[in-house]
Amino acid sequence: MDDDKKRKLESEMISDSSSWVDSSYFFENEERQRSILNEFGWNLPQQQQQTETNQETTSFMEFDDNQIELEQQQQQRSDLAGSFLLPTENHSTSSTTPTVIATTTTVEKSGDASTSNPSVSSSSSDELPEKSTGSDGKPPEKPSKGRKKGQKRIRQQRFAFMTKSDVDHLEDGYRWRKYGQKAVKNSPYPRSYYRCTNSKCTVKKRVERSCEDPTIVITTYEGQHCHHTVSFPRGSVFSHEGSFGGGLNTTSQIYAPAMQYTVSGPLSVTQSHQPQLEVRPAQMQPQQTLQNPSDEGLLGDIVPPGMRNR
DNA sequence: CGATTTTGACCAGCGC
DNA sequence: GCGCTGGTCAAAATCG
Repeated sequence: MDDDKKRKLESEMISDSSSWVDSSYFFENEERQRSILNEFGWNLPQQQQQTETNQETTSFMEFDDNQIELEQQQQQRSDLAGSFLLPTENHSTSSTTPTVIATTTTVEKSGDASTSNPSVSSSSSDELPEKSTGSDGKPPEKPSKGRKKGQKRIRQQRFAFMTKSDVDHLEDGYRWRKYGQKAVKNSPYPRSYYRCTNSKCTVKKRVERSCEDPTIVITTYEGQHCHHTVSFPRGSVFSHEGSFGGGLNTTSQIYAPAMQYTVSGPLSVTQSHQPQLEVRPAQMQPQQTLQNPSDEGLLGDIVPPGMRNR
């Protein structure tokens, strides 16, 4: 497939959440998913916590944005996309596995790509402190909100979890502050925007319900935390060396009770847009995943090295 | 009283 | 250029 097609496909993937997912992959167990998420700096709660809730399904995506001007980026992206659009053969079975739907990575430039410091500084043109007071001779009656004119929004690496659940907030061990809510086109459900409460952390997340299946909550994370998680009030502490080492827990009331990541089957979100990207089912043998994969191996089978935490 | 949520407005990007 | 949409800001309201 040529680059143009790839670009088009990727842009479709991010413009419509329902089409992000072209095929899905089931981890053999939750442990593996957690391990992988930890490599990204994201944690999931331990499963033992949950007791008697409805079945909840968690899927996982990471995707790229449409900053594709640099050859290098294109290369990386096609790699990534190919890595995560996987065959879906073993869907039907597992009843305890989270799902990886798809992932890619995002590199964007802000006005000038050269300034984009991948993880932290790039975090936001949209969060740059400059309140651009009257940037362009704008009427001062309202101090111009938001970003500086001409400055492109920078999106970082993003992950999307699709969780079948009654509650909206996936407990990920971090504290979030809601900073916005918007109605979403073609969906009766609003999308909420959260930002990590750590002032030095620029991670954001969006939470919305699938319009196709209201029981599915789509949580999209953007960026990576630069700090540890906070402690669970209930005393459960999940720790993970690696990534950022944080324990996993929650504090804010915005969180629902601990979630259980059990999967009943493939989500029905994967329908249109069959991927034509190169598919690399490669090492995705479920059986292997049970075998205490090494750190390298964890993401090795689905996550290209460039995407990992360091 | 500080932290968080709500909510309307602003801004940028994109398609037509 | 215009309108639509997503994303963000920030003041006000609410919560603990």
